[in-house]
Amino acid sequence: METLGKAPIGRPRGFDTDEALERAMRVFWELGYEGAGLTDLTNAMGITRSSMYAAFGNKDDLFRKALERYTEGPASYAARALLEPTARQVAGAMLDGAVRATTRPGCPTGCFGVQASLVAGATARDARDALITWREEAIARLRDRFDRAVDEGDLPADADPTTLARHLMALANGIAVQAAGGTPRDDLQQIADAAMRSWPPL
Amino acid sequence: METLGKAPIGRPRGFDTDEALERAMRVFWELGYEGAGLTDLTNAMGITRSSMYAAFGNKDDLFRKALERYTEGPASYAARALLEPTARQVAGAMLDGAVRATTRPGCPTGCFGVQASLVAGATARDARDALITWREEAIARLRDRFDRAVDEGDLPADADPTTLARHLMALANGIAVQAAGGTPRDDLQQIADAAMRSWPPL
DNA sequence: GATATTCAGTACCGATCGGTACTGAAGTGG
DNA sequence: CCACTTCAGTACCGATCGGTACTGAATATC
Repeated sequence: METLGKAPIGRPRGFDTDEALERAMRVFWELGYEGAGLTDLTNAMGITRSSMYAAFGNKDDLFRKALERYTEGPASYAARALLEPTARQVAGAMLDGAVRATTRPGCPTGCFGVQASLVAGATARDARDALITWREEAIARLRDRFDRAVDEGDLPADADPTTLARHLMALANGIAVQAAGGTPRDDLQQIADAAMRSWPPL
Repeated sequence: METLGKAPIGRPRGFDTDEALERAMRVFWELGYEGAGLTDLTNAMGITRSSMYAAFGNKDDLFRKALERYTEGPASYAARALLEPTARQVAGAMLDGAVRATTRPGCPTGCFGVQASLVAGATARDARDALITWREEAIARLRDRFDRAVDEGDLPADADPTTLARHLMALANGIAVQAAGGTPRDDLQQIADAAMRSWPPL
């Protein structure tokens, strides 16, 4: 809504919503949807429950906002990778990006989109489904990019863009699982480099 | 203890512990450690809480027994794969096994060892660590097998068994993530087949 | 200065969590 | 048949879950 030239009425927020959301994102990333309680979240965000509800909505709303922030922040390498000039460079950027994003210093290890709700009990079903959609949409975008590479002759005409996309995402997700388990970045980079030595798997 | 020729004293159990453990394994596999409450578990097992505690111990104990059952059941393809005569056949058996085990009809999708506790809040930390150990030990066994393959000349002398093992496990874990998201078996098999077309990634 | 709006804090809610105590049931052995 | 052992069922425990109602605080506007 338009507030140009006018201060908003009412008591101003006493915290930085951007910073609070960053903290919430990291809590979900590290503990998962079910592992993160409201106390974990509000302690990390530095606000009270009622402030959290007023600013972000309920736990599920907050989770989705955190996922969006993750997409635009730590996982933004994926959107950028799609802009690489060749399919091979797209693949390399995806894997190198996965290695870096899953082992950022000062951040949780692994990938929010893989681990924050891979399976779920009844109360976290929506969160899990949101992550499934998030991963499937990433695969679809990769597939579309590889479709274009076939059209442009950058990939052979008989290459299967869906399988190439799924294969690449399997590697990226597998890297994320090992990162979540504590595997060091150098070891993960060896996986990415080995995969690239024989890419594309035709 | 020795009870040959003698009936055990005390009231006999009124349920099949083997069947109950099978049911518990599937609940943890589908819902995860944190997503599975005692009510979910006891309803699926068909017994009361006190029977569950008497027969299996607490939730954490039950989880470990379920993981062991998973290792010897649905995930037993991994131990068998190691017995294949060549490294390439080991790799193929691992990936084919992962595709099958993560999409068994009538069973949850995905892999218990990846998804039942990939990340965790404070109360599930031990369960998550148990799964990290389980996955790392699987990688170590693969690495040892590939070490032997190098020694036997089945893999080139300059091949890196650790990277080959991690790369293969990344693919298997990535397949499990996609299976957990609902990807059909045929699509996953395409990933495995594509990976094998350029295996080993030297 | 009063009113209105929005935010922060606290106490509290009903429900569910993992787990246990106690009582009764079902068996064996003497 | 009684004593002992082990199991099953029920009620209950303290703690924590996600969430809210109410009150006071901090602002802007008139």
